[in-house]
Amino acid sequence: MAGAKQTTITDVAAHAGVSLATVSRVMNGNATVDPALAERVRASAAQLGYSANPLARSLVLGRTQTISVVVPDLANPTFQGMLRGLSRAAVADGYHVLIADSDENVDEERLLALESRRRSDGLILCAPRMSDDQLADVVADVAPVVLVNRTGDAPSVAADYRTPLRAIIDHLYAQGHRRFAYLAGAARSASSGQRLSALEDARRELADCEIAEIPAGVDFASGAGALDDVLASGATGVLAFNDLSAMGLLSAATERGIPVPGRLSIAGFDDIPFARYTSPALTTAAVPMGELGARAWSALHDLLTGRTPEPAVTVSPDVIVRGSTGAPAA
Amino acid sequence: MAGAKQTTITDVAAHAGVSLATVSRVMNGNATVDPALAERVRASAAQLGYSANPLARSLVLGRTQTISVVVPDLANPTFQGMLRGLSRAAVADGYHVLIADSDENVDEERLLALESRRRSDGLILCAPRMSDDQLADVVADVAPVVLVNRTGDAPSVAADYRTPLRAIIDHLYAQGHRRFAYLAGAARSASSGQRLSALEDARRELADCEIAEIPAGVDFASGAGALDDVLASGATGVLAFNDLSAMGLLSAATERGIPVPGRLSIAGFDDIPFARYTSPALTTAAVPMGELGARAWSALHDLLTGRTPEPAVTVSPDVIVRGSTGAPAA
DNA sequence: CTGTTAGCGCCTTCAA
DNA sequence: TTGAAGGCGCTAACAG
Repeated sequence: MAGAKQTTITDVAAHAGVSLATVSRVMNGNATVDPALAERVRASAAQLGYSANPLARSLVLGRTQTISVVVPDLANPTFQGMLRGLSRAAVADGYHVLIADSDENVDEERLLALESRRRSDGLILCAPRMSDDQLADVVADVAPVVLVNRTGDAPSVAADYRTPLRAIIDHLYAQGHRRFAYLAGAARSASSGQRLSALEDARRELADCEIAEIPAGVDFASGAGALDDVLASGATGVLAFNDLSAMGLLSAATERGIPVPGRLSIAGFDDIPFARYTSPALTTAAVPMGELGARAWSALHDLLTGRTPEPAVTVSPDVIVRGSTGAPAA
Repeated sequence: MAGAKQTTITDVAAHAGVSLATVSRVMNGNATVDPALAERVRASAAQLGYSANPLARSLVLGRTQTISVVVPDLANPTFQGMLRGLSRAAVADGYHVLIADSDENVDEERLLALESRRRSDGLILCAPRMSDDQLADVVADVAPVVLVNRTGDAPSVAADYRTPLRAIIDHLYAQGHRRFAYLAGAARSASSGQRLSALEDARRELADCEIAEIPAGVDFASGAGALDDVLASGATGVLAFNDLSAMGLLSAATERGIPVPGRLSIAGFDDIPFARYTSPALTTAAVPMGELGARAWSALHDLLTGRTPEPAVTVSPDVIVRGSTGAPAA
């Protein structure tokens, strides 16, 4: 069957003994067709296994029922849940999804955005790496467009890193912790700024607490390497930049015979799959990436259907309390 | 600029003072155009920022320069690297990629395959969940098509789970191990069958060794729960179904004070990101998913360009030796 | 209610 | 070497 030519609307019209227009009307649910005729057309269509050529429809209708998503790296776990949430939401609304992986390359990113936009009705730019100026240009050229985890001259959907970090602090505070250490990660990222801002707030609002910032990295080794500084700071509650860093610290503490959470409560960030398996299991916060993707689609869908989306929606991570945090030793 | 109508070939023709046909010829690199004229056309096109409407081209040329990929779950790490490898390879050849997530749903899978195929030139079906009969039908309808991690009436690309498991056995054997335990996982999967086949081979070819099969699951807890059985079997080398299971066993062993790799060498499978951070770090095997994806594209590309791809290519995982395996205690 | 006609934007014979 | 004309398959006025 591979080489069988697709049946066209002309075939159906001939088979049913009507004009192309009538077939078109029936296929598009136009009510102004004699029921009997309509039934005959449907029967012919079914018999011939006909369904309209989407390309031809796209050309005449000026819409493709397809959207494009540009991501910096398809293998980055951050984008995967997002893509799934996005894809499923879009499919539920009858849209198809074109993806493009920019390989973290700024030029490629711009090109892919422009090019894939022409094959679709709208674009979702995921954490674009390009400069603000470039972004402004591209956004103007590819509208309608929605930005994910970046702001610009278009509706945006972003994860909120501030609220959950603050929630973790509050959780520890409620358990009696007063001295905290924050293992700082990538300093220049936007999410890092949000975390620092949460720290500021906490310092202001929780007057009797103290939060030390300890420069560390984003991986296991840097978490482990921060143990001495953490202990020296006198902190009982530790907020790591991410789970890997938290696990490094946890591992180093365990090796040193330091009870967790007895002497040190440790919280991570991300909820990577292994977080539940450390001993004790890691308290952390998880960005609901699927929801982020679904929201991005929702915003684009609004744009596509003439509605006005929220200009900037924010998705808040859930704090997942596990065994690595608890009351400090009396 | 958002609402600016795209410039068409007619605009360029008018601007350059030539016919549509000439513009078309120039844009497609047809050499039979007067160089001076061609230059004028190119200048006009550049000035107007023209590039041909891909939809219109698709309609008349009968090809979209797009392929579709159907996966059961976009958030499954197994498919992510594959998708990236695939996407990058396809983009390098000037193709676009349409994705569809079937949500592990068989009916959806069939529908998505059929529907997305009509918007593209070929299809990659990734680990389809449908029955052999259904698959045969679908494959016939959507050709050209390439199968990933499944065989059928189309070229296929699959990971080889047999060779690497055997390689791990050989690695342990070379270190002096003679008694092995295999923590069996999902019994019904194809990859499980390949693993068992590797065990058979090893039993036959390594006459002085013994391999016990211990039923376990695919997660951390089942690995941990298998410790007693492993010890009872007298094995010194353990082959876990996957990394999670291996980590569970490793964790339980450590808690029990059983030296790894001194008393027990443990190897996992998959090389999940955390595998390098256990203590000791986990020996494991990693399927190069990116390569798998690139190979799948290559096969489809062959089909698309009239070449004949290898009917069944196999990609072999690399064994990564870390600290969790070593010589057995003398 | 139904058929005829004119495009959507592009490529490609066919003449000139 | 160039232009005019006819589709690709479909939808949407416009008549009848």
